[in-house]
Amino acid sequence: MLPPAPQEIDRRIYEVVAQVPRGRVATYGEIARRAGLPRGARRVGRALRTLAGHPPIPWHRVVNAEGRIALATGSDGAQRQRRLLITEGIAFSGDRIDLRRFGWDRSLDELLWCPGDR
DNA sequence: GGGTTGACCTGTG
DNA sequence: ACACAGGCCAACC
Repeated sequence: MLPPAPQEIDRRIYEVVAQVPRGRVATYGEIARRAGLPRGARRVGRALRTLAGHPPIPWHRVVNAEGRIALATGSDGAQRQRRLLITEGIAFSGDRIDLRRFGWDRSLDELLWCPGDR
């Protein structure tokens, strides 16, 4: 197989981002994995930056692996993102989102930790 | 052509 | 909690 053209890669990234459900967030790495780019987290960031928030793509549902907004603290973009997420019912503890509660793919902690469940 | 820079991640100490 | 290293790779000096 020929490697997909950069354009095609971006398209797949947008497709995956569009699938993140309302009220949930996904990490850059997660988006990359689902788009077929195992270590392409950085690529996802570029794709979203290029997007500049315009198309009907829920870019705000993508945060970094710590559950923090990746944009510079206090920047317009960061504030806009935070507001959008809160509007969707996502809660911040300080500047972080608890990915065990709001993460799209919560399998890891869920499977390994299993608090009082069963 | 090379060096640096990111809306990043994972592992190690 | 912090620092550092290695990986990643298109875009930009």
